[in-house]
Amino acid sequence: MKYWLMKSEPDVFGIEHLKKCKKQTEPWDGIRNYQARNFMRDDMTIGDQAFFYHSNCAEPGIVGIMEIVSDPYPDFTQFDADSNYYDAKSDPDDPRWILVDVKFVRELEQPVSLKHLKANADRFDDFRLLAKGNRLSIMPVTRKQWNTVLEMEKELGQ
DNA sequence: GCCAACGTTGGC
DNA sequence: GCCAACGTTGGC
Repeated sequence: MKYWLMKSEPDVFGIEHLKKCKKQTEPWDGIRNYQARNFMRDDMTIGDQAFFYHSNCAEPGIVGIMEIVSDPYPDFTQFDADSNYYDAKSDPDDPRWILVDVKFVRELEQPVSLKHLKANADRFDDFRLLAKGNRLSIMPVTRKQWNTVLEMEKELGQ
């Protein structure tokens, strides 16, 4: 099993949205970055776990856990002219944008903020989230990094 | 294939 | 709202 981190703006789609929606499962739509797409298309497997990260908000950080529950398939929003994610250049016979479905697993009892992650950066080796200028919205997380974040969750609850 | 211009991301 | 860091686009 592999581990991931996936960013979303809580004003647009936050962890509580995923928690409330039908079957607590949603397509992770709107990704328009090739590197992020490639991770979903080529590297994700059903059963992989992912951190839900809130970006572009008052307290950016890791707030929950999701599971990858589908194989990759085309992002329908790319063909929806009314969607913010519409892509006129995408060919229906060869869709440019691919996504997976994610399912809510749980919220962290104590969110692990970006501030906290940065303050403890020495406990991670090469965490991409903490790399300077990192803007990637989907990235791999090592098992060790995953466990360290969960340790921090526990510590914060003490 | 280079690179300037432009658009986006995301922390602050 | 600002702006640094990136990614993409398109002229040449």
